[in-house]
Amino acid sequence: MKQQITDLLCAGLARLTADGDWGLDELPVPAVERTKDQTHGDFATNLALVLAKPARTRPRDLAQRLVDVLPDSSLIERVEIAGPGFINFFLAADAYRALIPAILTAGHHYGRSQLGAGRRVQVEFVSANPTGPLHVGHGRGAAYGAAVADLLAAVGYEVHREYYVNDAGRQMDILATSVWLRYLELCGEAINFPSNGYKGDYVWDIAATLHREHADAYRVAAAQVFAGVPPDELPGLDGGDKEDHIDALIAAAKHLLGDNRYRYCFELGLNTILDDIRADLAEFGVEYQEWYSERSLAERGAVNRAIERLRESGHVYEQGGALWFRSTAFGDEKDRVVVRENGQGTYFASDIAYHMDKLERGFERVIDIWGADHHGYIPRVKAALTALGDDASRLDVLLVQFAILYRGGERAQMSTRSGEFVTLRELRKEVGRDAARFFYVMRRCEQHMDFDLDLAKSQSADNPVYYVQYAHARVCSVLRQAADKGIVIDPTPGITNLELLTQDHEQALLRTLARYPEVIELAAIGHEPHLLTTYLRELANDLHTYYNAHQFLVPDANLRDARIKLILAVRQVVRNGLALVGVSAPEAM
RNA sequence: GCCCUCGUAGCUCAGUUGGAUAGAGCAAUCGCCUCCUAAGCGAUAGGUCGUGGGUUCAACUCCCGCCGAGGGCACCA
Repeated sequence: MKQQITDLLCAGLARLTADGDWGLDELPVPAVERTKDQTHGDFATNLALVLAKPARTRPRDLAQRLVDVLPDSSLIERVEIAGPGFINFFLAADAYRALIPAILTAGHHYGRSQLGAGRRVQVEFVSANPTGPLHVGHGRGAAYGAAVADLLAAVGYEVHREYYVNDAGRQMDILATSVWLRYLELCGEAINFPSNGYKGDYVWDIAATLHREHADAYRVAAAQVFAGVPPDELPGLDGGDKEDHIDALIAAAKHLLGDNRYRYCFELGLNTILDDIRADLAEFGVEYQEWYSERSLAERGAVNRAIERLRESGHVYEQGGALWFRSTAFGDEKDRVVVRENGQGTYFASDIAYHMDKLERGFERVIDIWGADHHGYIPRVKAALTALGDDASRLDVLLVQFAILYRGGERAQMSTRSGEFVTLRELRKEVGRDAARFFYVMRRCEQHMDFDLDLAKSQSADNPVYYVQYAHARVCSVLRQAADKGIVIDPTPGITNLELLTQDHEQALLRTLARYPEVIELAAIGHEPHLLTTYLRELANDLHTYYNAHQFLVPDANLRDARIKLILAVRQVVRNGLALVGVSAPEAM
């Protein structure tokens, strides 16, 4: 609809240009918008206001000239000039009614488009370190990332969803060592567990598996493990350095276990946790096309290749035994180390290689969804891509702010290390998948979010998830009632009888239904799924209002048929919209 | 100190990228089931859009300065 009006305006502009006395070199694409107020019609354009100055005329005069030459269209009932020079379009009622058969015919395709034209987009999200279960902060990234990906797919992009698995590096060594130490405790060794180790119960579980499968085969006397290890940092006391302590323990584990047995602890920890994360996300309705291993990057030589490319283009230098990337040349605030003094590549080096690899895989756009605490990381990654000669603007980084959980007015703590966190799994168990998915995307991603557990759980009108789902169930319920009364519903999409839909509530509903494809497009292109949840609430409200004002199963068969067709269309759109945010559409509640 | 994000009704948040009289939901008050699910609907009330300037036909929206909240500034990941 919006496009058709834009086309009409373009045609009008062309005619004015043909008439001469215009004084404009190029014609703008008219901005057509939905009106906020129904008294201003359905669509409006500010075209005359924008053009008045360059055309050296008064806005209202220009608007009148434009309206005079506008081509006729069955879509439009009338056109009005209002205010300082807005042109308001009032759509013909039939144009709206025609929407019903269009929606019913399109079914789950209604709202989808080919805007993306099959262009390939990668969306990388969650990518939490496999050092523990996902917590509620990851949950927001998961729900948001999945919704962004699904929205992009809905408007015709070919979307590749990816999880970057940080299966290399020090954090993983800390996990492996934590598992081993817990195992030693199970063997009966007296261990002072390091303050920097992973203390969650899941580490005990993994250690128990190790103990069950290998009995004492990995056992080493505690005294031997801690021999020569610098003291740990102790709360309240002036002990040693906790980082030095854990690093020495990692070295001891590698040395005392030897390569094979250490590797086994490492892999056991990694695989157990990764399996848990995969299952967790799958149960959350989040699927990936690829789980991309950080370790595989180094094994394939991608990291070295990236560093070589930087070296060849003269963007790295050595200092203090380390290799530095001159990111300041590309707007970063300081240069960054890529190879440490000890010869190990940094996490950043892997990330350069990873992003290089993403672009090499031919994605037209690459979207990273990160926690807001990583925002300082954006300039250096973009700097690296630019230095490699790639187009850094192909990368979009979307930052997701933290979700703060409230239960009974109290803040819930979360920290992977302490073990006192609320996991995504616990959240799903408590409020259910539907509420969690919906709540997570109700807010703009850069908005700090208060996640009210009590509200998400409540099965009441306060809860927006139930409100929207109820609209769907309500339509289903009406159909069940019809069946009980022996009313046969005409299976065709129906273009007859629709002229009987003359009520204000019906017009309002049609108007909202017509907006759906526009909402999907805006939400997809702007990466703003909250526009969709807001829309769904409005649509549900229109349906509930209509339900309260008018009986659907009326004796007049023609009117009844028309009304049923309308609510079937509403049901279809609610279903389509909920699917895009990963929420079910129940038949009954 | 520098950088990023945010500041809109008592609370939680929208605001279609600069448009017309700033909107929802909770909470408050008052109504609506002999009727397709009251998990619903209607009405009332609630605002100096943090603040001070600037840009223009037009600013919640863009620019600058303050104030406040959160986060980031590693040879960690």
